[in-house]
Amino acid sequence: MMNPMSRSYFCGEVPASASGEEVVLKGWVQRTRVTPNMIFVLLRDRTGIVQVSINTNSDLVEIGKRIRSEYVIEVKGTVSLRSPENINPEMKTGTVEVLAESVAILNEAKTPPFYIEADSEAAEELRLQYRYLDLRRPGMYETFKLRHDVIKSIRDYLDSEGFVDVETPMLTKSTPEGARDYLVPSRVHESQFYALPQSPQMFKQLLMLSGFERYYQIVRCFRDEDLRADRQPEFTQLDIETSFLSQEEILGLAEQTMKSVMKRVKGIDLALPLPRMTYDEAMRRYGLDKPDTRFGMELLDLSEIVAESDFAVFTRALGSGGQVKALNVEGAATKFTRKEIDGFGAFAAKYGAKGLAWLKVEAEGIAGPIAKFFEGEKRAGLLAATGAKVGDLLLFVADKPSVVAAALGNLRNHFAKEMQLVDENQFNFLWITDWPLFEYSEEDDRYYAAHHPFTMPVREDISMMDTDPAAVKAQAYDLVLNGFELGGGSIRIYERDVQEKMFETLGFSKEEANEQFGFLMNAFEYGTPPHGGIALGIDRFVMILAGKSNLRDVIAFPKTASATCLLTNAPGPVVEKQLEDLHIKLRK
RNA sequence: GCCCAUAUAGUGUAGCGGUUUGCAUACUUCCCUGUCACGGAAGAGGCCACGGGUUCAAAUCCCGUUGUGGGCGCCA
Repeated sequence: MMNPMSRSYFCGEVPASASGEEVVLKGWVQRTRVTPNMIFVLLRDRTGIVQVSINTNSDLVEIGKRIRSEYVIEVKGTVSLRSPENINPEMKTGTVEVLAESVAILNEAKTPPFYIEADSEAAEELRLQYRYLDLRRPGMYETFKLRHDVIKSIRDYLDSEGFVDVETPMLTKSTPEGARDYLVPSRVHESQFYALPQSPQMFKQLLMLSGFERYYQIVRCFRDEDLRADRQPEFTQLDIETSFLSQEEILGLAEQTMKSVMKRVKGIDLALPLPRMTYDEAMRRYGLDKPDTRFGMELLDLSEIVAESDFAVFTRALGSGGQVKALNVEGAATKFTRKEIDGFGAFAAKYGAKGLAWLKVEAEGIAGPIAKFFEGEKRAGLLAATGAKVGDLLLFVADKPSVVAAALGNLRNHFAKEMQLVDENQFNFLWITDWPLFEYSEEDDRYYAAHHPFTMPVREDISMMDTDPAAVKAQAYDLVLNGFELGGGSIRIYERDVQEKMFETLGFSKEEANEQFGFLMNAFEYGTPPHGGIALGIDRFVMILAGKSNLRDVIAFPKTASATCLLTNAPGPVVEKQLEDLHIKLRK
C-alpha cells in the first residue's frame, strides 16, 4: 500500500499480509527493552502500537540504545510474522513485528511528567497542564475522530437537504436576558463593549428574513456561568434555522440528521419517528424535563392514597397544595444500609426536600420509620398503588410539586448509576413538546421566557399572555438523549406586534425593548417568513456517543471547573498599556 | 454566592497524634540468548499544597487560603 505521507503504514495498521514487505514507519517510542541480542522498541502513533526489533549485531546498536520513551523516530525495515511458538495468549504487541534496517531519531524527548498510556492514572490536573501529551494517549485520537465523524455526517446530511453554512459574528451585542455574557471591551469606542454570542439566535432569524431559507452552522457559543461535568463556558452547537417549515417538519429534519449520525458513527438504525412526550407528562412521570427513558422506576403519585394517613408530614403537604410521590426501588430493600438510605435523604435535600420517608417491603410486612402509619387496609392500599413487592424499597417525598419532582427525578437518575440500571450502548432519544412559554421567578417577581423571548406562543394562547402567562404554551421542543438535554428549538415569532407583546409580558418597557431588540423588530416589518429551528449541543452529543461522562473528554483544550485553562494559564493579567488602549482602569 | 470531597518523591498510592514518611512505577547505571507494555541488582529522588493554631509531640487534629473534582444556586 503506497501512502502519500512518506510512511508505508500507520503503526497500528501493519497487516500480516505485508509480511516480507519493506516498510517505513514514523512515530513515538512507547518504551524500549534492551537484551544482549535484541533491542525491542514499541512504536506508537495515533492508530496503535507495533513492535520494532533491532538486532544488536548490526550497526544500529548504538542508536538503538540511545532511544528513550517519547523520542520521535523513523524506522525502515521488513515486516515479519512472529513465529507461532513465540506467540502466547498474553502477548499484547500483536502477531507482526518490523525488523529494523535503519533507525533515525527525528527528535529527542524529555521524560514525560506522566506515562503516556490509555488508562493513565495521572491526576486530571496534571494531564490538563500537559494536554498535548494527554491527547497523545492511545484512544484520545479516536474520540476526536468520532467527533469529526459526527460533524461530518451532520454536514453531509444537511448539505444534501440544501442547507447552507453561514457564519455569524463572534463580536456582537450584549443582551440582559439569559446567561451572563463574556464581554469584550472596545478600543475604538470608549466605555462600550461587545459580547461573545450565547447563540447566533437573532442573526439566524435575520437570515430567514433575508430569504436564505435553510441555514445551519456548527458554531462556538459562550456563556459566563459556572461549569458542570456537562457544561463548559464555550461550547459548540449545531445551529439550524428554516423558513416555511412547520414544527412537524423541523422535528422530522432533526430526526433524519440524528439518524444519519447514528448510522454512520454507531452503525445503529434509528427507528423514526422518535418517541415524544409532553413537558407535563415528563414532569409527572419522571420529575425532570429531560428524562432518561432507558429504565423505568417512574414517579408514583400517592397523594390520594395517603390523604387519609395519620402521618402528619404527608397530610400537611397535601393540605398546602403539595403532593406526595414515591419511587419504588425494586429489590433495594436489603441492598442499602441505613446510613446509605440517610445519604439518599441528604441527596434529596439538595433539591429542597425537607425529608425522605422510606419503607422496606418485607415478607412479614413493611418496615421503616413510617411503617406504623400504614397498617391493615392502608398498607394493602399503599402496596397496591405502588406495586411494591417483597424486597422493594419505597422512598417518599411530600412537598410542593416542583420540589417533589426535582428530588425524586434526580434520585431516580442517582439510582440508575448506583444500581447500574442502564445499558451504556442504548441510545434513547426523546422529544419533549408543549413547553410552557414562561416561567415565574418568585425571587424577581416577574416572568422569564422558559426557552427564549423569540419563541412563538401557541396561537390560541396568545390572549392569555395578559391574563395568565403561566398557562401559555410555546411552540417549542427539546431533544433529550439518555437523560441529557441535547438541545431544543422552536417556531419563532415573526410579527412585530406579537414580539412586542412578548417583551411587554416579560416586563420590558417599550423603550427598553426597542433599545435591546429594536433592530430585530424593525426587521420583522419587512416581510418576515414564518420560520423556526433548533440548536443541538455537539459536545454533549459526542460525549454520550463516546461513552464519556465529562465534556472535557471530548473537547481538545477544555476549561477546568473554575473556567481556567491549565495549559495556557488563561485567564491572566494584561500589561498596563493594553488596559489604557481599552480605556479600562482596574478597581483593585 | 453556597455545600461536599481532595492535596504525601516525576507519577500513583500507604500512613489517620509518637523513630529518619513506606510501597509501586517511572528515572540513572549494570545484569539477563527473542522480550511480550517483562525479569534481577544497585542508585538517586520528599520543606507531606500554602499560612496560622492545638499539643510535650502534627503528614496525621482544628481554622483559613489556594488548586483540582462533584453538586446547589446560576445556565433566556
